[in-house]
Amino acid sequence: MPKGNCRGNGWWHGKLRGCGYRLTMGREAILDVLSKAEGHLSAEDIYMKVHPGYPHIGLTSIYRTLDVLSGLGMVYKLDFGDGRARYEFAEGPKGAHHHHHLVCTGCNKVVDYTDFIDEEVELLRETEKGLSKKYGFKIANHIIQFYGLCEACAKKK
Amino acid sequence: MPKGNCRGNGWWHGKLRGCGYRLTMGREAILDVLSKAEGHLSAEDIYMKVHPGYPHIGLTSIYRTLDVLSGLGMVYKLDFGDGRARYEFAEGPKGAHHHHHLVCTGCNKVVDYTDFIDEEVELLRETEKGLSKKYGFKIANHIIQFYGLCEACAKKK
DNA sequence: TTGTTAATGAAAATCATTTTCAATTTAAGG
DNA sequence: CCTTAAATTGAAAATGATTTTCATTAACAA
Ligand SMILES: [Mn+2]
Ligand SMILES: [Mn+2]
Ligand SMILES: [Zn+2]
Ligand SMILES: [Zn+2]
Repeated sequence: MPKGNCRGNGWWHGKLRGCGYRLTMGREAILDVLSKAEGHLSAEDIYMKVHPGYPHIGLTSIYRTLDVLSGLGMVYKLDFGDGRARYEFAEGPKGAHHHHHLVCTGCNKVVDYTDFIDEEVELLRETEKGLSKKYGFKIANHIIQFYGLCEACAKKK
Repeated sequence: MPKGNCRGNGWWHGKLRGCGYRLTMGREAILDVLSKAEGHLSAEDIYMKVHPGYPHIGLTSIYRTLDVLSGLGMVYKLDFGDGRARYEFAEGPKGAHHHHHLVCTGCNKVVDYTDFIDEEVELLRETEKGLSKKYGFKIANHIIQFYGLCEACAKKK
């Protein structure tokens, strides 16, 4: 173990530095939480997960870091209609398991689904190409979300 | 012309009343603006369009009405990432021209597109059916948005 | 016309996110 | 390791969209 608990073994070290950003303790802590967390975290969720280990990192920095990371495409910023932004890690070079979302407008439950993704993605790729040409956009990204009621909420009438 | 300038010739009269809502001047004014407006209006945009004709209608009521209308599926509430919700009329029984969105993350320009819509919609319908069965959701709605840079913003580097 | 109750406006409250600014930290170079 | 310039940060204050409160008004069933 060279140089003790040296930071910077994560693959994102290079990504950040490569884009001219400094690698700080706060950014690492946030990336660490995001990369491990399952669901869709709000800025405050992340703050609360980071806080125990790094009590001096403020919510402001969480927001700032999330901006940087989503600017770099390392995290996705999502809106499920509950008044706060949600973030999810854009999986690294290893396991690329692209997915879309199914949102319950009753209880705000969100399901990640990967079924049908292949067909969807193929169509999207073509659509993207067509739109790029027709409207002159350089497309970087897309969102597909289905809205409805989960079983429980549908029952409640 | 029976009964003078009687309100309530719009097709939405029935829709609102049928769902137990009262038909008020404010609601009509808002529906009127939404049905005629092109783009994607924020609550305040709508307020400003309604104001000249109905100066007593407050922003609060705009928000309240928009909630009702989107609850009924008569308008869509959209998020293009600029910090305020945007609303667009969900076209009535007549011209159903479903569309999706292309959003510039540089200048927030939004393009409605209908190209490819048919293929997309068909795939979505199947996906919807599959998801409904697998996850027990009663799906009411979907969103597809592409994000990228418009020509102008891409040039600005 | 009348009574019930939903709907409304104005003002205050909320609350997620942003801005400000002085202090700290990073990382490049000696 | 030491120095230095610039990026980054935390704390507190500001912002701004949306919501809540509450007394008043308007819609509409009877
Ligand atoms: Mn997800
Ligand atoms: Mn549109
Ligand atoms: Zn639900
Ligand atoms: Zn643009």
